[in-house]
Amino acid sequence: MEIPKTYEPKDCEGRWYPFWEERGYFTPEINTNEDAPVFSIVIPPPNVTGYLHMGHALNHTLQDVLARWRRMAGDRVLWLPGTDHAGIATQMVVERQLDKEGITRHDLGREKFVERVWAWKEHSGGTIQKQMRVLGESVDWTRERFTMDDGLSNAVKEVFVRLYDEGLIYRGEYMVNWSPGLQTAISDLEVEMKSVKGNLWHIAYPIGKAVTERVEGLAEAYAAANEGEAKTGLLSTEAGDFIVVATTRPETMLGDSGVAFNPEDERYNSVKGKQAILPLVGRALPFIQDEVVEKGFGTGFVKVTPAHDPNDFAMGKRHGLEFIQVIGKTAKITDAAPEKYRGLSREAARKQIVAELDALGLLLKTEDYTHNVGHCQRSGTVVEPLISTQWFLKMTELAQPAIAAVRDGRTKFVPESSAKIYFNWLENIQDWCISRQLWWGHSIPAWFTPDGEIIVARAEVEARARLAAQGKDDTVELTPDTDVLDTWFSSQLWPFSTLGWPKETEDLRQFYPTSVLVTGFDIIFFWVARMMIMGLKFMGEVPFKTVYINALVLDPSGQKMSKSKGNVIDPLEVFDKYGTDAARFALTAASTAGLTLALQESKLESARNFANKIWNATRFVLMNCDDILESGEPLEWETEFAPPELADRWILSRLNQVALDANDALAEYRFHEAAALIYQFFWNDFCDWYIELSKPHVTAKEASPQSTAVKRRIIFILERSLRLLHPMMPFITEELWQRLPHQGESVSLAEFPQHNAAQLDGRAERELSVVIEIITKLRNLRATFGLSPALLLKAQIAPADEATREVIESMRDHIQRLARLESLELVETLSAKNGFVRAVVTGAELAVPLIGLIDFEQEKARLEKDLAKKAGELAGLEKRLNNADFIQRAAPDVVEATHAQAAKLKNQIFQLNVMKLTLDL
RNA sequence: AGGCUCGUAGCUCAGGGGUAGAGCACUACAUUGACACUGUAGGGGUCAGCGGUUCAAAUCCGCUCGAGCCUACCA
Repeated sequence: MEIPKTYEPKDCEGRWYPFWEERGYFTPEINTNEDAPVFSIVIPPPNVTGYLHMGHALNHTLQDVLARWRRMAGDRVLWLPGTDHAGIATQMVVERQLDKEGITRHDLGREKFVERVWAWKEHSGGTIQKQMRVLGESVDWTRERFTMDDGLSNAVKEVFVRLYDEGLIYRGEYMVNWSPGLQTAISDLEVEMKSVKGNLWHIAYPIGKAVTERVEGLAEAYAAANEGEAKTGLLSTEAGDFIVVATTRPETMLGDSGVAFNPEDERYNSVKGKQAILPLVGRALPFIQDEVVEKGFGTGFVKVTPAHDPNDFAMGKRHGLEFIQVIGKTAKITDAAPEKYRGLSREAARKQIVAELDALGLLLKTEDYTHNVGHCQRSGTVVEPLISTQWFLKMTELAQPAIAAVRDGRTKFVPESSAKIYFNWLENIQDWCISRQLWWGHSIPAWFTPDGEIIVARAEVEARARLAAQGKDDTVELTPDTDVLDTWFSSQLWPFSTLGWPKETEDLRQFYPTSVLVTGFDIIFFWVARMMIMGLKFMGEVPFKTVYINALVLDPSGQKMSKSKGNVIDPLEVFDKYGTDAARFALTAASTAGLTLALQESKLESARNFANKIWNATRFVLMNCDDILESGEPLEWETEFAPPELADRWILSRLNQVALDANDALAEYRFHEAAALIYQFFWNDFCDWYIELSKPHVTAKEASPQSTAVKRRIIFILERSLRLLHPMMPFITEELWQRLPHQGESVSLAEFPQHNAAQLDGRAERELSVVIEIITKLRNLRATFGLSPALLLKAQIAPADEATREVIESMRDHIQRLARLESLELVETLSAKNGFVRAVVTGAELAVPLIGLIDFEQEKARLEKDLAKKAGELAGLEKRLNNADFIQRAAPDVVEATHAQAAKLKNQIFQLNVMKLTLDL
């Protein structure tokens, strides 16, 4: 059988996904064993507007590795796919479309607009699903969900109503983060703090009487009063008394309704009971005292704007100040401000106010000041804190069980340290503003009566029933609430809403709680914590037993990928260039415990080379084993490896060790370790040694019972290797596995190799390592002296004991061939003749007659170097052994091992010295 | 301002109480019958610095310096 010399991913990647999907391999029902353990994962639903980025590629690859591994290991596996309706993001996509058509959503009206979004979703929303198939993801498409589908919408209503009935959801007027760009309230998590260079303006407010014309000399007086250590915000001048406040947002002064200072700030006792007069407006402001104000910052006086600052809002509540909203929802000055400012933007008002204060002599100082300003994550506009009527979810009480569940280990974070992020947030949690003034999303299940009473219910019918139950008129007109819910309100139900909740479905019974959640650290607050809360609240059980936090993918230079930096790598281009399997393997192999993962070309190249190695190792077998392939019968080790030779016992032992270690590594989410183990086994053990040792028989022109046996064994090991590789590299392994003798219809369903203790063979591993060491040493000598590979050498070996002699004897042909020897003589002691180059390996000494072939000075130098290295090691060991404390306190086995190591080194040093002497003979 | 994480070979990173590993890069040699996306051999690190615990520290603890990330209502 002939196959191409180089692996071409495109030739086979396309064909296998439909094969798997059509045969239903990815549904849990493919596993008919009723006693099979269940393994379930719900995918973090990508935004329906989304396309696959590198973060997904990593996140999805790891989930697929787990799903395929557990499926092959015999579990009933469900990996449930789906997408999120992504309220704001999706609404914006469709609004941009409308914008191109020259209309706005308001032109369409709400109903038509929502229809339009659905239409968009149907036609353009499936990008990510297609890309998931390219990646080979073994998700169960028959159970795909969307956060706005009927089932999930019911779950949302159910949860809302129950939480409301329990008093955990409330509606009220509070200060929220208002996005003027999106025209909606947003949650704290959607606010992005950015460092902005601005100014801190120091402004004088007169006490008692208004300022109507320019006051001279205030700035100088302020500067003079604050020379050196002394600081004060109280100025007494001929023009009267002034206090000084500092602000980064002078435009908000239009809404000031008080001035605050710390109760312990004795500098300002004199102003108690007086009033400041707000410049430009003329409003009288009471002085209040509040702990929040720091004595040491600025002047110690703070202007209080209860309607436009969260702190001031709280102070306003505490002290009964007036709430004057001077900035509106479009970020323009409202009618509550003096007429001349009305309609100005925040920015224009700021400019004008600063200028006017300056003209009045009240602007005392302008400092450069860098501070953090909240920006709307989606629209980028500066968030305006506004008082608005919104729906909120009380979090503190709900958070407690979620904290407890991780503390007591019902849910485990991997890596463990990421739980700190989780605790930190939950322990300082604030109520969550869940309403949004958008059109795309889950409607809030609430209705208003003509009297303005709110009825929360699953449907209008129920709302009327609730009215009737309260003995009220249930025939009144009911107006539905027009707000929608924050997207995360539905996402937080994902682990159970997707399985059918609130119905008690079979899926829910079988797959909840899920086995593991694989996600990024950036949504621990947004999503993970909230799912924990809701899972515990409504299912009474954690939603997942493990949370695996995958790394953040960085660009090759270690920078965070971002559109603005232009360093975003498109995973599809990577799959295209290196092959999907190679990209998947590279990502898996790079998934260490670290928080970040820099995706470098060299890793991808290395993985591509690995795919090619797999291809060619199989190619070698296919090219030489037609006779065996024709029969097509599957191979079992019990029959094939009886009796095994040393190389067979060795490779079986290695295979089993790798199976053991790889299963352990995957069970503990040490992906890189599993990948490295399998890589090394396949390349180093199988290709470099086992195939090389088998070659003479495999390539023998004449078939013989022995060559048949060797070929069958090599095919067996190869077939098991492909199974080990399959979870990480599904396409190439399926392609090749199908060409080998096998049982079953797909490697996807073949058993993942488990270790068999009977095949772990430490003796075989030790014995073959002696052979490997001898061959390597002989090659080393050849390289050191620059001897051509064409030159066949004669060698003597003096084994240290009988057992080693037998091993070497049994492997004599292999050693001769792989070390390119003309003859190999096994002796008791090496000939102490001039012209022999000698070397030591574990368990044997070697000598090669090289007279006339090499420079003996060079050989001496080589021996000196070897001696020096070994002497250094010995010195270290002896220092330890001469230390009485070490002998007394160190573990006995460590002491013993140290003695043994020292003895071995002494012996080797002795031998090396003999060698040096022989050179001089 | 607090918190977290990380400083190990030229690069990217594993490891982790008993004097160090991988991939890539590098050097030499080989070569077209599995594979140049190859083979063979090799060079390269006082594990950031300083102190402490210990018989023993790259590994545990503290401090310093450097890098990154997260949280936060300093006007």
